[in-house]
Amino acid sequence: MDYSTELNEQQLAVVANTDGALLVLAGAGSGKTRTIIYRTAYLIKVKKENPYTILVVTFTNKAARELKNRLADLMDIDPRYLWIGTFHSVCTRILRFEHEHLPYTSNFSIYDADDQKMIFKKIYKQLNIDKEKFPIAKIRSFISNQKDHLITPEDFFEFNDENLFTKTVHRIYKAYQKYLLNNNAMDFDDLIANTARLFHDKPKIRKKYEDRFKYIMIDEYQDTNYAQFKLIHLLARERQNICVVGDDDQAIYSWRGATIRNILEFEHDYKNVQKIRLEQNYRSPDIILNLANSLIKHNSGRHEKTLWSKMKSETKPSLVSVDNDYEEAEFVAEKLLELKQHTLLKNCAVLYRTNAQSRQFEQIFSKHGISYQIVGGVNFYQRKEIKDLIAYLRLLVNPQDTESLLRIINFPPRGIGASTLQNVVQMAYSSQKTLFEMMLAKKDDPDKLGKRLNRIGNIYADLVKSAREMSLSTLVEKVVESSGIIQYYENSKDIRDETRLENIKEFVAAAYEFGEYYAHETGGNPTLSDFLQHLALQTDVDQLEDKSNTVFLMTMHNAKGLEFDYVFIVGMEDGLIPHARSVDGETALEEERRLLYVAITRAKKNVFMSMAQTRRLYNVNTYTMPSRFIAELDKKYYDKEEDYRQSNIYHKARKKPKERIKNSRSYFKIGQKIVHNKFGEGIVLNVDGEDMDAKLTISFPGGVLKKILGNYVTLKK
DNA sequence: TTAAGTATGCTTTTT
DNA sequence: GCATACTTAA
Repeated sequence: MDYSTELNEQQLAVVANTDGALLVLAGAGSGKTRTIIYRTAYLIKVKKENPYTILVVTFTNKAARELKNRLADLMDIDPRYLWIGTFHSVCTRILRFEHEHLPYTSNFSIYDADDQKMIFKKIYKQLNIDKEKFPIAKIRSFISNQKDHLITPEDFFEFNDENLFTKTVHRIYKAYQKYLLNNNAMDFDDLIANTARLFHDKPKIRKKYEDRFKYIMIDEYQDTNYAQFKLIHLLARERQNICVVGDDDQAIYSWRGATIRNILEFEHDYKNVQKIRLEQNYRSPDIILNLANSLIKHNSGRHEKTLWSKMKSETKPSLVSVDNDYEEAEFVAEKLLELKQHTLLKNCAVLYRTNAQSRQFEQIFSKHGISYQIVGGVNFYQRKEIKDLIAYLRLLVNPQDTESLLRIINFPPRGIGASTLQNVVQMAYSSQKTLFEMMLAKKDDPDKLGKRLNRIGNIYADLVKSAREMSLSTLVEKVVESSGIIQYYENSKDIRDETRLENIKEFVAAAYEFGEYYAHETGGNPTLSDFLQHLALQTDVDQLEDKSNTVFLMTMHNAKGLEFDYVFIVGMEDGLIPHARSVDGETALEEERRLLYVAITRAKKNVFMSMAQTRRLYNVNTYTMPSRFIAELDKKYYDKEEDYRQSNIYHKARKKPKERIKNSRSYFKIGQKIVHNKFGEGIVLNVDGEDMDAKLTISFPGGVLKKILGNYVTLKK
């Protein structure tokens, strides 16, 4: 492998500088991932280092997987012994391994924001705290912030003034940590904080990992928080062999505790730091970079950078103003159909500031038969039916996980309501047993309580046995069956439960897939615990599939690290970008500016920006103002369609939705021919309800009957 | 105890 | 406008 022909001068310098502290300031599209891959390969192939000594931390699991795959394919390196992962996955691995030095067992559960919320509710009730005065979301993020700064309930008041507010927060924090410990569970912040603390408190363990990881590389360093900095510093301060890669212009996670300080102060945190800038962009034509630069230069206190590109473009980015949010979606749809003539839809993405903006696009895209894929939003794994299933599984791995038990003890309904439950909890408490033990012990008692617990107790006694014998996927299938969830949804009359059933099937498929993936990666069979960990740390971006040819819809945050030929940036309005909650204060505003910068720099070929003059908010049409960032964009680098109303698209777009709504009272009739995006042409057999909300029973070719909402089909012309 | 009906509050961004 | 939380009737 000739590195010098594959890399430019600066990239080469990053690859060859393997010793000492190295700060790489890598602009958008400057071949950052590529450089990390070559550096890793260089260490192994040229420096003959054992892969075992290298730690690479990435921002998403997807990035980690990509890195591994490319190392395997291009460089013929077995990635199995490399430690490549996100902070969260690396920490989980360490914590499970070192559990004996912690008050947790190796199979601790990982709780997400949803679980946290439920626990907070319980604690509020228990401690009798007013949620008006102490809003859960606010307190939760306050406590999360403490964890990001490695502040425990014990040393809380060393860092916080003592007043009425902090006293209450402290009580909640203490109770919350106790609850987690009792459930043998950690939240996301704990994964990082506990690892950092472990390294800090147990020098022997730190030494073990310090000796092992001779080379440490951190990607997206601008989005690390204090706990992550500390964790890495503990590992790297002795050897000072660390390479961080980042771009202060792309820091967009300060609200999550990330601090630019880490990248700005890197030269003080480590000795003799070498600094290398990657400024040549290989992704976008110069006009797009100029546009992005004209925006970002309004930020102060940044590392001065001049991103440039050799590529020229014949087309110019554009900004379009339309009447309302539906027409914005129509405009994007129209453009996409045009683009579809010479490019694949999967090379296109629609980026918005808030998830709520996705709906119009979904509707209009289905109408035009444009297939799309939403990344993020309501995560698959956050859906009720999936969370229920996961709770069943978690409990098998971690019987202390009372939170999960409470979730499913009476779902599907088996006669254990609030009052019965209280009895069981009380008895468990007085006999010093976990709720799980109580459930299993009581199930054979002939008294009233025993009878109630009978079903769930039997189910679990059986499942516990199966868990020891069955493979992962068979076990998951068995849980789906014997929990009664399938039967419950099959008997339900609610049309939404059909989707739930499909989701459950998809979940079982995911278990199979994971089994195959795991076998491929490690040569072994996954345990249930492996699967659960995978689920907990998985995000939507990680699952992004480019197999099917669909447009991607996602938030600007989710687009970080990705690239597309054509990028639509929608909702260029004040209140959206910058978001209404981020317009006070220069710091917040600068982060919004960076976010838009990230969005623009995703594009390889062209950028289409759009704004709507009115937008429906909480079901009311509200007038909007153009984003204040538009004034900062240099007019040389984009075309503005001043009066979009005059154009054809506008009139076409305007009529369609109106017509539809007017006639909608009798919109669907029995016998009507319709077209569905996925199933094709069909005939309406029954209509329940009116308008777009009507529940339709439709017969598709091959005698397939489906119940579908009117929203998802169009009339056949 | 549960299902169905009514009230509310909610929208940043996510590992 | 939707999803969740709470209330009421069976």
